[in-house]
Amino acid sequence: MAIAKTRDTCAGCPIRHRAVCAYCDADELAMLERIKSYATIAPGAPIFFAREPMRHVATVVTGAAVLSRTLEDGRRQISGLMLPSDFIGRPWRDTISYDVTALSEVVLCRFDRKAFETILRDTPHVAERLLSMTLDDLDAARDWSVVLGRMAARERVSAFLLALARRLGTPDPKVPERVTFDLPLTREAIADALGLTLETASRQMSALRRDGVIETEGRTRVVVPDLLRLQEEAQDDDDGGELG
Amino acid sequence: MAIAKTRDTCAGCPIRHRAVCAYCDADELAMLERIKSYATIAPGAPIFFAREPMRHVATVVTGAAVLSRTLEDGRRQISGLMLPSDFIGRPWRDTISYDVTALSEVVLCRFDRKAFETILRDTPHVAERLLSMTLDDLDAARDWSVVLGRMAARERVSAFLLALARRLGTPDPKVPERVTFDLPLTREAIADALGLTLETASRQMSALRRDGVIETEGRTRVVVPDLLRLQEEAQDDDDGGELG
DNA sequence: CGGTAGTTTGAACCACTTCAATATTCGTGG
DNA sequence: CCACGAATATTGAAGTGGTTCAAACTACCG
Repeated sequence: MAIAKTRDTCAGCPIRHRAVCAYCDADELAMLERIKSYATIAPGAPIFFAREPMRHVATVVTGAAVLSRTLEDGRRQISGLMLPSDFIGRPWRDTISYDVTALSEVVLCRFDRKAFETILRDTPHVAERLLSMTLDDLDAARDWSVVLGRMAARERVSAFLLALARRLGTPDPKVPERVTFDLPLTREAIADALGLTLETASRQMSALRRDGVIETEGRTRVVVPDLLRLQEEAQDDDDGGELG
Repeated sequence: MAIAKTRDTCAGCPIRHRAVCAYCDADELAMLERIKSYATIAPGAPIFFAREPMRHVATVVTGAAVLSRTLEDGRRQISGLMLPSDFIGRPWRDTISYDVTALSEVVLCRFDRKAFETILRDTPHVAERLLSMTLDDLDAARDWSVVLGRMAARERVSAFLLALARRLGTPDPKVPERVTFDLPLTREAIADALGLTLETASRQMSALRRDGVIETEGRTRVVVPDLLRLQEEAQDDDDGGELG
């Protein structure tokens, strides 16, 4: 397959310059190339389970996945959305405390965890890039706590849509503040990410649609006619990129 | 001063084996020793401000501080509690997105940020330790999202007290499941950490006291007669150490 | 001891949840 | 290509946990 072929070489990888390998030179890339392997996960399928031994760490190449924790009584919280170039796993630890589940079909670039730990020790460029990414993720997770702890339902939904618009949105060629994207999550998953019920999440999406903050097509397509307006709804003052 | 004297040498540092320098050998420690400086922050005083240039990174040596974000209308969320050995700052970035404020008198072991970035490049043991700590902090922040997103007020307060008991608690020499600690935060700050109002936080503390889950002395002293009981209240199944 | 910041408690209110019914989307097979 | 059906989403109405507003209390510092 042509597509699989180009994926097999790091040089042609679509996330080459954003993933954990971003800082690598040709030699280092060759070293990673030797130990990497690809895996394709079906939509809805588990990638890792909390508390179960983790043989691999991985980078999302295409698709979307979520990190989630579920309490014994079934309450679920999604604590992170993993998109292309995001890193999944915990070097130097056997387990993680959350489940990782594919939302769409996900292609992973995987490394055996032990082998990756060796790479981290021997390849400063990989270690430095992973540290930088992890610091960013930590800042994003902390920024997100204000959404979960302090924002009203409408603000939460707005903040979530804004974060997705920033990462997934395609600007209108004629009107750059107008962006379009496809929601990779169901209403239930959105609710689980925002600490709301699915009914409240749905109602707030409807309210935002009524008020002209968003337009929707089908279940998944979202158009944001004016990003600035959505930013105001989300109480977002800065111009950076957030999302846990 | 005798105390200042012992603080000046890394060898006698109380957090030598838990901080970012934990993996360092004598040579590396000497290098850090050359660029470090101590700072003492008064209770309530700011350590860093969001969006303002950060000249330093630092490790908390003694005392407690919080990371917080405040929305324009005054709503505040505390996204992290910094205790001795915790690392504050963002290498390779000029600003952070949250305020850092001392709760008690805080002693910091500071490094000029640029100098620390050089250390990170030249001293794999420091980089590796910081990566490991940051990965732990990220897991803790993600674990904490289930508290903010899905837990009821009583569970939130319980989870918070449990996290503090684990990090700050002194076990009773005769009854190890009985632990005592001093709250480094006011009720208002507890509420800001948990996404509640101070009234609700206070009411839940009172309820836990009435139900015998905790005992209190004065404003700050908390006794947990049975950690297991508190764990149940906090919906906590595992035995690890959490807290954002 | 007196003053004040911090805490506790009370009562009314409201945003979100819960429970329930209807509607839409979209894949599949006729 | 359309009709069917299951999954997903929307909307409605009543209930409730946490907030808000208000007042009293208490710990701790000088």
